[in-house]
Amino acid sequence: MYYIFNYLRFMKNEFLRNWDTQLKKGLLPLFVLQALKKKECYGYELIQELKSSFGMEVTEGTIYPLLIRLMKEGLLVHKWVEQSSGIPRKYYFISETGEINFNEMKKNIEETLLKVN
Amino acid sequence: MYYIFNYLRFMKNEFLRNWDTQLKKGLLPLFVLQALKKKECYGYELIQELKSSFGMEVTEGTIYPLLIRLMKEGLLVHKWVEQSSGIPRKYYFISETGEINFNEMKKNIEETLLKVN
DNA sequence: TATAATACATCGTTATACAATGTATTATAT
DNA sequence: ATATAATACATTGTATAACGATGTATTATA
Repeated sequence: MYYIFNYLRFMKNEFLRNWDTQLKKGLLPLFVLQALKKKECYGYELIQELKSSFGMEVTEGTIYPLLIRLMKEGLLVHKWVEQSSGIPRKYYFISETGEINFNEMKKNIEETLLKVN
Repeated sequence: MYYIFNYLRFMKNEFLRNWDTQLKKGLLPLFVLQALKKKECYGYELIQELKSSFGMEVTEGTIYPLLIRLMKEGLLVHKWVEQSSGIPRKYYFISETGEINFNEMKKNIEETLLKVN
């Protein structure tokens, strides 16, 4: 019975789940840039960072294509870093173009959100 | 020369234009509900309302499918209103389900946006 | 010795904004 | 008078991007 309550508590209806996904399309690039501005990350690490810092749950099928896209657009740069053991890590950094775009995005979203009430 | 400056001033790069579109996918249902909460509208009117109240430019190919979707989900109801002249207008109203979902969405986005800085 | 966690990546599906197009009526400008 | 714009509805095809599923490889844990 406890489980059912717990399930219902966190369950969203079809509409809200879908809305969350669509909203993410807009907010995700912003949060990725913000996270990388604070601290360079590799992809797998970024997934955890987005969860802990922004409560945003993202899968690998989302994050890797996004990082590749942001690279292509020139907002990020990367550097492979060999590990003493295990798979090498691909670290991402925000570029100057990335910073400029981030500021523009932030300004944009702040203006927009003033209109919600 | 003046025109060029003016053009550049308002021009966004490919990435930002695209981002705006994606962000809209998330914010649009929220703004539509908010607009209809304030005042019932017909589709064509809503397009103008979104522009003037939220600075959000939306085409008919966006708004009509969206309204149909929100109807299907039970967030809106509609009523045809004959005009003394011209095409009848399809007025949309927010339902109780719509109000509940709107509040949930608002709460969600406010929490999320606190994390941008 | 199997399973989970770490770390990279790709592919097919799905949702949704948008341009283009269509129909019909009324107002306005030439 | 007549073309054009504005009003008002709607649909269709295309593009973008999140997500689930799947794949490879390494290391840690049960």
